[in-house]
Amino acid sequence: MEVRRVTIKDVAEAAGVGVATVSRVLSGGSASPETRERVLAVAAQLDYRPSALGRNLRQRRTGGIGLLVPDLTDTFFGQVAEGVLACARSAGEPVVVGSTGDDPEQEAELVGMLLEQSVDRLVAVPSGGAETWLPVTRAGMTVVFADRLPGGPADDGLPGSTADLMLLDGIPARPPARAVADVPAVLADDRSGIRTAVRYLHGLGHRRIAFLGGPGHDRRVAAFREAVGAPVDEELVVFATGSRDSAYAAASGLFQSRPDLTAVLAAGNMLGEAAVLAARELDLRVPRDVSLVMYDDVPWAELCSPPLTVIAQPGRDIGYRAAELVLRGTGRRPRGVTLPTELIVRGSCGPRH
Amino acid sequence: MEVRRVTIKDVAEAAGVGVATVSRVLSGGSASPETRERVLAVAAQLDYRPSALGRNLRQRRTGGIGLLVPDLTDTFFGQVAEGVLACARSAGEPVVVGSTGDDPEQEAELVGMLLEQSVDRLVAVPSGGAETWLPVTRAGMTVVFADRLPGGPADDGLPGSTADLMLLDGIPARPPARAVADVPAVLADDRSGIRTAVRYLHGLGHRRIAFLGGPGHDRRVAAFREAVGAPVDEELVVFATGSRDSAYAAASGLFQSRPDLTAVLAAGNMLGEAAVLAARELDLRVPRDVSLVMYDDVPWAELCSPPLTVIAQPGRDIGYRAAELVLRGTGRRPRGVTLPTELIVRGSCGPRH
DNA sequence: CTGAAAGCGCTAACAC
DNA sequence: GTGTTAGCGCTTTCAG
Repeated sequence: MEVRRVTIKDVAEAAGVGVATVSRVLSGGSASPETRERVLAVAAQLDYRPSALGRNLRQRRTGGIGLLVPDLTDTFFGQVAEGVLACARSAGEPVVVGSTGDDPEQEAELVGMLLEQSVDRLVAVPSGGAETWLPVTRAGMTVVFADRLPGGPADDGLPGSTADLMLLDGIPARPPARAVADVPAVLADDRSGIRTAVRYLHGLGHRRIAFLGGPGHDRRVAAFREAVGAPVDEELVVFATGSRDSAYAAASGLFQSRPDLTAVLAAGNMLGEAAVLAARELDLRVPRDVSLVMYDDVPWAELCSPPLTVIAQPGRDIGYRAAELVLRGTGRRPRGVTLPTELIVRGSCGPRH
Repeated sequence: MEVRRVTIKDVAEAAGVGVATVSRVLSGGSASPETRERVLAVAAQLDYRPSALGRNLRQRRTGGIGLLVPDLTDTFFGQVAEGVLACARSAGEPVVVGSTGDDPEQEAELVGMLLEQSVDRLVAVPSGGAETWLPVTRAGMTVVFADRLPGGPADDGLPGSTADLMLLDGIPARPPARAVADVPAVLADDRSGIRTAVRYLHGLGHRRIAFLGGPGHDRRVAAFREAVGAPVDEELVVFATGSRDSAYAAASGLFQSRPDLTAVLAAGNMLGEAAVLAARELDLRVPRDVSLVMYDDVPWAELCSPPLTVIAQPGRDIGYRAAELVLRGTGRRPRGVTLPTELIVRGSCGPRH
C-alpha cells in the first residue's frame, strides 16, 4: 500500500548521472544543456518530487510558516488566514495553522509544536502576553504579529501611567519587554477607526457611549478612551472573554445595568453579534433605542436589519502583509505596518433620543 | 541570531550517555531507572525538543495531516477547520492548511505541495472530480473527504441514468472511479435535511420552490429532486460558482426570471446570504413574498430579520470525525460516517401567498 | 541495559 | 561539468 517514494537516487540512476547533478539541475545550477534536458525528462517521467524533509534537514532550514489565530470560526480571522495562505502559496511555502482559542496556554503549546516541526517563521494573532512571547523570540523564531499586540503581563486593561511607554500610532502599547516590542506587527489603524466612530456618534448627539471589548482589544479601549476624552464612565467599558456566551453575557449585562446608555461600540464582530442579540432580547430597538457600531466589516453586517454601521479593517490584507514580512525575514527595520480602517455608515446608528 | 538547536547529541553528551539511549528514554524504551532519570533531567534542563524533521525522515513517515477547504472566509468551513484542528491537537499532530478557492487547479497544486512535505494524510472538502483525486489516492495518500464528495468528471450537474450508480445515503453519488469511491467521507445527511426542508415548505403550501446551489452541491440537488418528486422545473434549479458575486448574480437572476417562485432553498450559507441580499434589492419581503431556507446554521442566521430558518449541519463535528478517521489510518472499512442534520425553524418561511 | 553505526533524502564541498 | 562524499537529527538493528 505504502508506495515507496521516488527519490533523487532513482532519478540519478535512471538518467545515468550522479545525485549531485540531479540536485543541481533541479535547483537551477550549472549543467550541460544535454544533461539538464535528460534529467528533467526523467524526473518528469518518474513524477519525482524532491522531499522537503530531506532538504530542510540538510539545510537546517525551516519548512513553511506557522499561523496562529484565536478562532477560525470568527470571520475576521478567517479573512486574515486567507491572506496569509494566499501569500504563502505564491511563495510556495506550506502553512501550519493552529487555533488558540484565545488561550495563552494553548498558544504556548502550539508554539512548542511548531518549534518541533522546525517551523521558525510565524504569523500570530497573539493571545498571551510578553511572558509567552519573549521566550519565543529568544528561541530564534521570526515572528510577526497580526491584528493585535501581546498585552502586558498584568493585563488589567487599565494602563497606569501612559507617559513613558512606547507609542505605536500614538496609542500606549505597553511594550512589556524589549525583545517583544521589537517584533514587527501588521495592525489596522485602530486609533483612527475608533476616533472616527466616536466622533460620528458624538455628532449624532450621543454622550453615554459604551465600549464592548474582548481579548486583545487593549489598543482599541485605549483609543476609545482617548477619543472620548475626559474621564470615561468606567461602567460603560466592559470586557468579555473569547467565547460567544461570554460576549452575550457582557452585552446583556451592559444594557441592563446602564439603561441610560445610548450607543455602543463593539470592538469585534463577535461582540457586535452579541450586542444585536442582547438588544433584541431586551426589546431595545436599533437604532431608535440604542445605536451600534461594530468593528469588522463581515459580510453579514449588511444582512442585519438595520444593516450594521461598521469600522472596516482589511483582514485579508493584514494577513497577506504579515506573511510577506515574515517571509522576507523582516530584515532590520522591524517596525511593522499600519493599514487604514474605514467607517462604513449603514443603518444601525441614529440620533440620540 | 539563529540559535543552534539543541540536538539529541547535545543531550547525550551532557548526560554522559549515547544518543541511542537518549532516543530510547524519550520514546519510552527500556533503560535503567537511574539513566532514565538523568537523561530526562538533562533534556528538560536543556529544553530539548526532538526534531520532527529528523524523526520523520528516518521513519519515512509523514509529519502531520493536511487540510484542504474551499474558503476559510466561509463560516461553515471555518467550523470544519476548527474540528480538524481540535482533533489533530489532541493527537499532537500539526495541520498544514490550504485554501482551494473551489478551484480544482489550485487544489491539485496544493496536494502536490503536501506531497512534497511528506504529508500523506489529508482531510479535504474536494473541489475537483475524480481526475484530481484518483492520482492522489494512487500516490498512496490516505484521504478522507469532508462535507462533500468529488463530482463526476463531466460535472454537468445533471446525472443521466441514476440506475446503476453506487448509492450513498440513497443518493446517486456517481462514483467516477473505484479508488475514489472507496475514499471514506464524513458527510451530513443531506438527503434527510433537504427532504425535511422541502416537506416543511410543502406543508406551508409552497409548490414552486427554487434550488440555489454552488460548487459541490451535487448531492444536495439530487436530494432536492428526489424530495420534490415529479419532474422538477429546471428553471428553478440554478447554480453559482464559488464567489459571493456569482452567488448574488444567481440569486438575483432567479428572482427576476421567475417572479412566480414562492420559496427558495439555498444550499449553502453564502448562497443564503446572496438570496437575502438579492431579495431585499428587489423589494421582495421575506417571508411574505418569498420563503427562504438556508443550509448551514451560521451564527448570523439568527441576526437576520427575520431570523433565518436553516438546515443545520454540525461543521465542527464533521471536521473532527474526518480527522479522527484519517488519523486512525482508516483501517479497512473505508465507508465513512454520516452525521444528522436538523431543520431549525425561525422566521424566514411563511405560508404561500 | 547500553553504545556504535547505518542510513532516511537531500545539498554543498570538494575532487576529478 | 559531474561524481563522490559527508553529514543534517533522528531511530533502530546489532553487538557488547
